[in-house]
Amino acid sequence: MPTLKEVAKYAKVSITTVSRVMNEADKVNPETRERVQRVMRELDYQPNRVAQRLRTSKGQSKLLGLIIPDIQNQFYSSIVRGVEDVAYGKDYAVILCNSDENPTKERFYLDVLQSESVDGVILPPIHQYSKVVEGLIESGVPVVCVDRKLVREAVDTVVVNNEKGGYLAVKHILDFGHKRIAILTSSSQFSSFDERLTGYKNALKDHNIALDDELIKEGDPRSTESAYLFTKELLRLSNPPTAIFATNNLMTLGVLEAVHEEQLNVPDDISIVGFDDMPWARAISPPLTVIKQPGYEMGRRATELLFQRFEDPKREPVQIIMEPTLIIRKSTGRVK
Amino acid sequence: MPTLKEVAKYAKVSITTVSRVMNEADKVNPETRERVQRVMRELDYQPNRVAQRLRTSKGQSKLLGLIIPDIQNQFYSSIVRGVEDVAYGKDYAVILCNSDENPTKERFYLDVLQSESVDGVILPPIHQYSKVVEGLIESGVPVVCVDRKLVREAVDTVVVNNEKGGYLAVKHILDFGHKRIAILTSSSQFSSFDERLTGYKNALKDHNIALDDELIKEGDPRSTESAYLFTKELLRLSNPPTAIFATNNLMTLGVLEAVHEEQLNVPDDISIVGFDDMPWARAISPPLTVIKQPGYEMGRRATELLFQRFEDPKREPVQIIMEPTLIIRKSTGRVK
DNA sequence: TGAAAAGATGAAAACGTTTTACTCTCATTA
DNA sequence: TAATGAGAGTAAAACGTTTTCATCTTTTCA
Repeated sequence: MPTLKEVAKYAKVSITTVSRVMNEADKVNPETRERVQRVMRELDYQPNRVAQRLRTSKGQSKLLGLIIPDIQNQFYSSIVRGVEDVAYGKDYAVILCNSDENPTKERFYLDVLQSESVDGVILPPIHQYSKVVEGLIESGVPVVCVDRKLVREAVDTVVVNNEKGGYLAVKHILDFGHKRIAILTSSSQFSSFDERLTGYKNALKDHNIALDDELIKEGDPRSTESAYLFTKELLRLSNPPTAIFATNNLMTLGVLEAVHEEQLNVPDDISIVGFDDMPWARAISPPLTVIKQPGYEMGRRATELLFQRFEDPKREPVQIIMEPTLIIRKSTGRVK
Repeated sequence: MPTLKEVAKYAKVSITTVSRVMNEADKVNPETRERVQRVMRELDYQPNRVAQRLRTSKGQSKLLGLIIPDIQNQFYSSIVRGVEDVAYGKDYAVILCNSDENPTKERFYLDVLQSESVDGVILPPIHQYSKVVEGLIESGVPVVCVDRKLVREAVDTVVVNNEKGGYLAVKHILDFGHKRIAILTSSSQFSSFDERLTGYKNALKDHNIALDDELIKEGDPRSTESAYLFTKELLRLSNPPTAIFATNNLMTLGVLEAVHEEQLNVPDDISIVGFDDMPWARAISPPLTVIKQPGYEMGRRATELLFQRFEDPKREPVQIIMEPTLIIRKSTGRVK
């Protein structure tokens, strides 16, 4: 690959001048500029980003770091796509990392990203208190949290109103007259699932329905497996639920599989509400009623927040709370 | 962040010695080594990868480039995950790029990757003849093609036997006695779709069924939309198909949606075979019969090929052809 | 007309590593 | 005893940029 030096040689100027032509900073004589640009074109010169990065310590790497739990979860694919699209618009590339909710991996990738001197990092933090993430922020790397919050409030954050999402889902079912509504949620420390559960509880309370611990199942949101098993369990109850609320898309799949295996009719025998509006939700039969989170949009907004921070590092951190929407299709109905 | 220089200062040695301690190349006096390592730990020293990269031109960046059409296509998510997992195992990070099948974007990202001096690149090439990709290879960057081939044979490649996949799918339907089988495939230049279509044609020929152009629809494999429209069209035919073969997962979704909208019963009114075994395929009702491609495994193998090439740049390029498998579920059945 | 300002350019330092070439000390060998 | 070699370390160059500082022209205007 040609270097600045070669361009300079052919254009018969110093490398400083070539550099100036690129960065438009100071003025360069139009003729010289023209000549240099021609040579650059002829040699198909591409600046070496590594060298650029080494020299300009902050904010010029044109690289973003993105750490997500698992790209195979379509909700995160949407976020990734949103991030990538706005990054591309600004000539940025993205380093993608899958943490598997494993703090060791998160740590590893955070170190890599820092040592790659990325301009900024976007991530749903694994823990609400995260030493590593805090450390990153302290050391001056712009960070945006997406999907999940940090306890510390001084970080740009994009989340959806999960509580409302949970509430909307459950209220919708309640309106059909259901009394026994099960929820499949995560056992872990993630703010998002906690809040969805809170929404569930609030909706029940508002309808004067007592909580039944039997109907609250906390499983692993990373696979369909545990939801499948819990659903089977729920259906075997002496007084089984007439509706199930699954709090993410993988869990929804588990519920669906179990319900079909039991030959239950949806929604006549059981109503189902999912979380996340995946492409398959409208294609299946019956089409699935879901709470939609705007994943793609969240990725976009998070990245925009990051770019805004590059421009104005002193800006007050903001929290963007996006609205979930209830998309009513055919998987919910009157209790029989 | 602490630098080599600081470590050297505290350990009272030259930076050369510190560098040696890190890279174990030459021997360092055990006592000195111990002292240096202690200081490194105390300062929480992380080598600056950018500087490392700049200095050691080839094969030390610990970065891989991965360009895929669209991360929102779950087949590609699987590949990405496979790549990431083996990369992580070798302390590599991955720069992920979405090309949208757009040569301009592909070009942009390829430039970025090269100028980031990644150690290698994995991609399904957009065109079978690709100047840009060829150029990259010529310039010495290890490249592995995955999912799609380049015409040039001297590249490591991991693909599935698409022709066989197509054949398997159609033969399965034929065995149920179907005569009118539609195929939804891509209009474009991708080797994979071409081959699936060839498989379709061969299966029909082997069963002495004439091709009917009416039943071959070439649409956009990047969205569900065109498949949906084509399916509607097919169903309105005076002599409509009794089975549909959709050649990727997005198209399958389009078919499903249209079929349900028309209130058709699967498989009694119409049989459906999809391509790609997505998590939702087994969860829906009826569970979907599909041709499974081992996406995750393909990602893994491709990455392993890349690492092998790092070790032995002279190695003969290999083509790995993976076997597709027919997974029979309930969306296919006897023609009524 | 001459001093100052502006315009155009270049030399060299710096970023944080790795690597080459060198120095110094001490033990071994002929 | 002198020559050789091994062991342990260092100084400095190099990677390809950006940036600081300096230099040389040319223009401006009192």
